[in-house]
Amino acid sequence: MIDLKLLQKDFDATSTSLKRKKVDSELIDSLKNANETLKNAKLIYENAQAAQNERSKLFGQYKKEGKNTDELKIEVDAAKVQLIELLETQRIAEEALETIAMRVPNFPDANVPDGEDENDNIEIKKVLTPPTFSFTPKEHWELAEQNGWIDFERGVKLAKSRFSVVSGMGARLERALINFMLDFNREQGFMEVSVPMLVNRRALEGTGQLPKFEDDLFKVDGEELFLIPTAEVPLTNLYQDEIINGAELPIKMTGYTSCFRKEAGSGGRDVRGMIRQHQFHKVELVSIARADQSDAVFDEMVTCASNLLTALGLPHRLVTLCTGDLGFGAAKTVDLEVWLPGQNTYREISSVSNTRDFQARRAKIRYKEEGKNLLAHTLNGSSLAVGRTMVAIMENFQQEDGSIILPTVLQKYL
RNA sequence: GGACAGCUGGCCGAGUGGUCGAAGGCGCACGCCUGGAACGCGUGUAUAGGGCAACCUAUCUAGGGUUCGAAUCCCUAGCUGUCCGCCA
Repeated sequence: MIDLKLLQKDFDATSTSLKRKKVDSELIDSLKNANETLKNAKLIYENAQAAQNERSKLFGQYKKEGKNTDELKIEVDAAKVQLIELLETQRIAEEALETIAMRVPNFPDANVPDGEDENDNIEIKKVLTPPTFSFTPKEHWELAEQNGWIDFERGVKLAKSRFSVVSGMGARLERALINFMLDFNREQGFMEVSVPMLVNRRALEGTGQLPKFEDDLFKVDGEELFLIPTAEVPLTNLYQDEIINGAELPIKMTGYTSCFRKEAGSGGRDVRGMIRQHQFHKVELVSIARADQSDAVFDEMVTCASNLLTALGLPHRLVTLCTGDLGFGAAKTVDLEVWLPGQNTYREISSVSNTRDFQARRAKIRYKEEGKNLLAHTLNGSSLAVGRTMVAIMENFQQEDGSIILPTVLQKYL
């Protein structure tokens, strides 16, 4: 959630910033109005309540002194009727504000480039040179089937489309990658954490998936539980409602989970292969940091993910997302895109975001510094999407006969 | 899944209808004492919102109810514990 005080204090600057993220001005106006309406309602109610508290104290005093309370009772009863109305007015104002505020995205950082969509993202740098082939490189689904690694049909049989089965060397590679990534991240100072893959509504509101994106989530029937779309949700919410000692920050975590996404609205994109599945594996990085640390931690996370790709020998590039491509909660995002020879293009394999205090305000993640409680900064990044890493390995290291040479760093995990 | 018990500040714990945001202790901070420390003594020590401030409002797991007034009484939910059932 954005800082509503900021909106109140400097409306022009905040609304300009939100407009960069394609928020329409009507929504911003209604947010401001809802906030003011609530403030007024509160003020009126609190004054009335103070008067009522005063009368109630008098009541106790009269009783003690043996005075007659009949007249006071009439007064107090009348005031109570009014109080109930005022409270109801306040409650409605609260709900109205909440409904709007929870659907307003985060401010982009000032230095994030303006833009409409992914075409306006800005490349930071390329790492490693894409390989050249003496033959026409195949796409991963062809290689996967030829090697017996992935069975797309049987996945559909068991669940539905966009599910697959990985077996044999494919399954071992998947497991090796997960272990390799976790070890790699641990060596970079990220503590391994194993978390629930089902979470409640509160957690998803904390990180910003709810209330706006419920259609993207799988929900457990008859329970207020959802399958996580990313480990970012449980990892970040570990510190929900907590006040952390400032000296303990930054907290840097890594965790492996399956992720589940409905991919509603993705239309017919990437229907073939394992680029876009309803269930996929991912190793995630999440950090909780002090405000003054978050930029440095962000860079560490980007470097960590990039070094992982480099260690695997995978050519990739780093891209700064423009305002139009930025996610709901992100103030700033760097995507890592891996080279896919079969598709002859770079495709997203990791996304590292700094949400500043946006998630912390929703999830009430705070830290104590010099006696004051301050909102923490939360950051998340994939490191990496396992399925897409397998795709990249297949396509980059394929031989003319369709066999695949696996990265040497994975040897000890296979 | 069933039965019972509990949930109070950073922690422990008192409090069964009125001046209780909450005794006492521990912890922590500062001061005195000391060559320095321990001990001892003193003072302070929740959060959020509003206001320049005095101060006001809210919060004793959450939501609802009774009452002029609720930490305290009633209902519901969540969580924790114990026993039973089931189970990797």
